[in-house]
Amino acid sequence: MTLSAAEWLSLPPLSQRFYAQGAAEVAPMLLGKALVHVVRGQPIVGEIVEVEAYLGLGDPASHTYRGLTPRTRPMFEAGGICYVYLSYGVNYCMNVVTGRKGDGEAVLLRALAPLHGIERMAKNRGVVLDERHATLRNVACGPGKLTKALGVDLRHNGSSFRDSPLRIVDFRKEVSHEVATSPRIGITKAVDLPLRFFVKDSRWLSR
DNA sequence: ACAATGATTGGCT
DNA sequence: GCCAATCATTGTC
Repeated sequence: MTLSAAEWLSLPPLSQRFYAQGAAEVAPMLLGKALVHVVRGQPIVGEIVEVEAYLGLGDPASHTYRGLTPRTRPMFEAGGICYVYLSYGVNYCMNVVTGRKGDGEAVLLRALAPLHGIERMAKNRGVVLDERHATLRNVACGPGKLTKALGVDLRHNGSSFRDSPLRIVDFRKEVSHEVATSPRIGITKAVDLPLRFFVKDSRWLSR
């Protein structure tokens, strides 16, 4: 499936209602959707293939487990906005906030399949594309990599996914992939909950 | 005020 | 496979 820049820009954002559901419901439904970042009028686009749900109070792995802090304020807002944080002092990770105001739930975006603006993504990441595009696999296959590929950072913290420059759109007529689940990656608490969701057999996963 | 921690990545063995 | 980088946030004293 290949769309022009104008076509990517014309797709409507997902509804507020979609984002108002719980993170564990929204997470698998984000698979197969497209994340679009418009930079200087040009869309950079990737298909979401791997996510993790982080719940509110009751999920010790979630940033919101200990309640509202300055950093986690966006996660406690109503769903449909972006929560960005600095990971290990090195990488930015982006989340889709879900639920109602006060819930404190979000979905971490972990991997994208590059769809449009591929050269821009590779340049942002410092990846040299070979003719066969074999190195393309490495462009957005991790939470820190995908933010760098799309040019997302703290400026986007708290911004809406329902209008430019960041949005999530549906671009498929019908869902054709299978969803698989596993425990979440890189956490030390609540390690057994199956809250990682990914497109089965995708070549674009973080692992 | 201070020390520990971490939803990761890239480089090197 | 192992490990250093790097720093904002958070908990503790």
